[in-house]
Amino acid sequence: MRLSSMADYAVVTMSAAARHCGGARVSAADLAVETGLPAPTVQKLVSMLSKAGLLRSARGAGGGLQLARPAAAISLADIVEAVEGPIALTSCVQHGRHDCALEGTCNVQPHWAVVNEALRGALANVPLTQLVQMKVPA
Amino acid sequence: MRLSSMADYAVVTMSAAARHCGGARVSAADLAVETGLPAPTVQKLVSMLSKAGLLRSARGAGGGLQLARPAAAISLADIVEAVEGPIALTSCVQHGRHDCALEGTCNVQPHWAVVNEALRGALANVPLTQLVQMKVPA
DNA sequence: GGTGAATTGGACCGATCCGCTCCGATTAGG
DNA sequence: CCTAATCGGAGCGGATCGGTCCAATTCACC
Repeated sequence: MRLSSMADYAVVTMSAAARHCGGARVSAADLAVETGLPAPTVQKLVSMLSKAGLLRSARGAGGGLQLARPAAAISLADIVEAVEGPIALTSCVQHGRHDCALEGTCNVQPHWAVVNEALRGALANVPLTQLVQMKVPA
Repeated sequence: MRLSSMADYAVVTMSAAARHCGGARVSAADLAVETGLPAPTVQKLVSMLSKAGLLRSARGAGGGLQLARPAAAISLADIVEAVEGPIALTSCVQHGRHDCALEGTCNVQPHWAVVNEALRGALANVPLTQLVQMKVPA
């Protein structure tokens, strides 16, 4: 029931990247020092985030990263899914998976779907723009 | 972002135990055959659930298990917390933990608390009574 | 009251996944 | 054309999870 560290770090990294949106040209190393995370870990994260289409990467000298979309169009759900895959509390709520042996007779399954959607909705309701502000009013 | 198998199994086990509420005297082995789960796994689960105060256990010959509280007073949140510990998506939302190095400067933390509470609320809104019914209306 | 069987409780072990680090492939600049 | 800088993927160690087994405890029966 706990979020993986990678997903947590990914949110912090994306939040840092969003602050450099105008300038682009932000290297993974720069994000590492800003966030305080290990540099190789940030490299792995930006690789995942780029492959998921959240970051646009430019290789070579003078290259860097920038947001692929406006910060307002990126939510926590997008970031979490990019790192951890589809949001599915149990295997039975995943679109076409049939791993559970209790398929059909299980009466818990529909309730998991409700809980799962509540979680996903809560994550989707937090856009990246809300995370960029340095201090949130108490 | 996925629920552990143990927590999933625990919900199924509690659901099965709730059906025998009147008769009490339900052995872990009986629950195993009803749910189709491995017997040793069910044994481990009932041990955890008993220690958490959700099940009342009676040892010795003719012993067994029964719900410690009415089914209506047991929610998914109770079962999940009994098996997985406190519901905390990140370490920073846990009451008094200070593991994160970004404490104070982190602007993401308050948002995690909101998401975490939404998840917990969704789990608390599903009492065990809703899971006992054999078939949920489509 | 003693014996026996049935049941829970805790401890051990293997396996899978996560998190971290290092090295190669690619590209712009001099 | 060469050098330097950066992203991309492969490999390794550690930790937690899931499954299994054995011992301690307790009630029913004789």
